[in-house]
Amino acid sequence: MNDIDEIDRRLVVALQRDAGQSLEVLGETVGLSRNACWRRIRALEQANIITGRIVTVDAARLGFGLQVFMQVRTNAHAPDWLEKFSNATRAMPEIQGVYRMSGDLDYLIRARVADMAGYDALYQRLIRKVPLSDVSASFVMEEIKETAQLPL
Amino acid sequence: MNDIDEIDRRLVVALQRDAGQSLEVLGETVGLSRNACWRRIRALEQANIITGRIVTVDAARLGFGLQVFMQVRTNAHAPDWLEKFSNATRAMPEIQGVYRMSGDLDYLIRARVADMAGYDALYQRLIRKVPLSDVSASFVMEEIKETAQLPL
DNA sequence: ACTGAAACAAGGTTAAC
DNA sequence: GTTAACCTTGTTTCAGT
Repeated sequence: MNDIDEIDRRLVVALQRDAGQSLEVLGETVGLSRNACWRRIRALEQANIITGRIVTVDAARLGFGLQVFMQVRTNAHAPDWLEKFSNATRAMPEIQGVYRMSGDLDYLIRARVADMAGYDALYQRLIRKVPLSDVSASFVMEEIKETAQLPL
Repeated sequence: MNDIDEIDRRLVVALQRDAGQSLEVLGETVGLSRNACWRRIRALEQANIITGRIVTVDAARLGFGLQVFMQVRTNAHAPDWLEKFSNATRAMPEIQGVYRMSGDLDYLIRARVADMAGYDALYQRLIRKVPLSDVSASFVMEEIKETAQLPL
């Protein structure tokens, strides 16, 4: 498949740290001219290896001080349950991650809310949309580490 | 504290979706001139509300096809255990998230590895660094949703 | 096929209002 | 907050390896 060489790897590392730096300084760090960098980055984007460019924000200072993980179980084995669950969670903006886990019919949800009242509202909305046999919530007391960087 | 008005809010929303767009089009979407946008964005950065600018990547295509959540328990109540645990996990680049959870002495780790062998290596390295009484791993079979956007 | 150098266009930054 | 000048930086062109 689309394999990546050492220079591309270093570019991705640099851009995962800071996507705001100029092609000039990127070129210096990877040892290439500025438009060689530019073409490689464009190629990485077109190959969907680089998928986007976003800002990171301080969630707490924007009113989302509480992070919660919800472990979800269902007893509904209907074939369309997963689709309904997927659509429902995708449509709920507080939910940042939804994962189908190993261990049959076990789902994990990661969400950000303002506070406990916000969590309860989220919970109520979710169970009204999808039948869930069991939901248990664990709240994040302290974020010890949080990064999107991959160890390339 | 540093409160944010409607326009700042819309700017953050737009930049969380795509930080690559020009000040011109940002200005059109929020209804402001291009350097009014520029000054607001700079203010948001200096206030550490916008904390950075990064690229998103396809983890699987970069060789990190397996995402794992590790639930960690310890019986070591020594006062410096948490510090040792924090330092160890922060220094391990496969680990993307470490959270102290509600329910005493319960930690959650989110990590990305290539495969099961990669997970085992991570696990071995972790328990060699920090005494852990119990570690249970759950593997992500399917990523149903994954975003960093906040519902502003 | 991929590079670097220079010309060019676009967008970020500053100054003035 | 705006508009307009400025100048860094992204983008295209082109020729060399």
